[in-house]
Amino acid sequence: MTVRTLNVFIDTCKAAGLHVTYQRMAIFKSLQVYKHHPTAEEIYRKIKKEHPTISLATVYKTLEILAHHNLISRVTHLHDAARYDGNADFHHHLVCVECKKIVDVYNSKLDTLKLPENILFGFKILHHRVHFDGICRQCQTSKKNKPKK
Amino acid sequence: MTVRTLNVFIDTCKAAGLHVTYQRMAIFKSLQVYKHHPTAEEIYRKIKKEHPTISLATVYKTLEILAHHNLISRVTHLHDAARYDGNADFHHHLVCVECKKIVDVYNSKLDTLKLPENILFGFKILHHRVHFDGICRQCQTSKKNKPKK
DNA sequence: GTGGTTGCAAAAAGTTTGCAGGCTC
DNA sequence: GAGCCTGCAAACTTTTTGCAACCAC
Repeated sequence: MTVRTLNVFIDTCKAAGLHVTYQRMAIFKSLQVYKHHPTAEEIYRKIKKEHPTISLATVYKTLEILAHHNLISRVTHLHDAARYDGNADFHHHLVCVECKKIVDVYNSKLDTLKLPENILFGFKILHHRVHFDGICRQCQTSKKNKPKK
Repeated sequence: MTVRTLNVFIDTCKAAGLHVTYQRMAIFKSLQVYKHHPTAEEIYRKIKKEHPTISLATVYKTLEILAHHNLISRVTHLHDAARYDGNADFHHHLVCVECKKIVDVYNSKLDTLKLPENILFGFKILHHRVHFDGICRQCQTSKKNKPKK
């Protein structure tokens, strides 16, 4: 990880009024090193080697905070509970980030996306899905009167 | 739900050697009615009204079986545990369906996808992600000697 | 010093499993 | 009748919460 990356981290924390703690630095750093998108548990086990008193609860809390401030991102969306769809045909999804509503999208242009060979890393692609995040009509209306969070 | 849809369900079950039970029919039917991609819990609560003895465990087991036979689909992938990414910039993902490895993909063509107004349902789109499912190089190699499942 | 943060333990939420009895084929 | 399937309860996994002690500012 570059010094610059770490400085961005520290500056963003300070700007957001977040304390720069050993734990937060360690969690952020470990995510810069890992390339395979680890779980909270994996990060916890890694950090524990150098900092044996860290708690898993702190890792969970910190990951949510860092993601909220856009310092890291969550790969798994809609993660609270598994959701099922009566429609097994291929289609795409529109998800409201406020109320978590999911709407099916059919669009043939989206069905034909292709990746150039050189970024495929030897993967044999089976299919793909496009996931649009947005705010639905109802939530746009009801949000107007609410304070920003 | 059309009669045809139900017949496809029954035929597929029989072809796969699955018993056609009241519970499986009820779960499949409720997914045809629901448009918002429910959780196992929601399906359970709905079915319980007409069939009070059904168990949540059955709903879970059935959903997995139906998805496996492609009668329904799971909207939430990689659902075992939340995964994080040190990279908060927008990018796309390549996921190996065998080993669950996730690889980041950068491709400007994918960044500019747009949906026509008429299928947006009033959503204000914030961003989107493309998720490619495939089989990675390693799993393609190691799979050759394994029996099909 | 103040207030945000951590670590612990307990609880909550979601999901899976083992098994006896029941139902489909 | 054979074997798959269900319902129940218990176990398990992942994540969240409450709170006292602690640490960054």
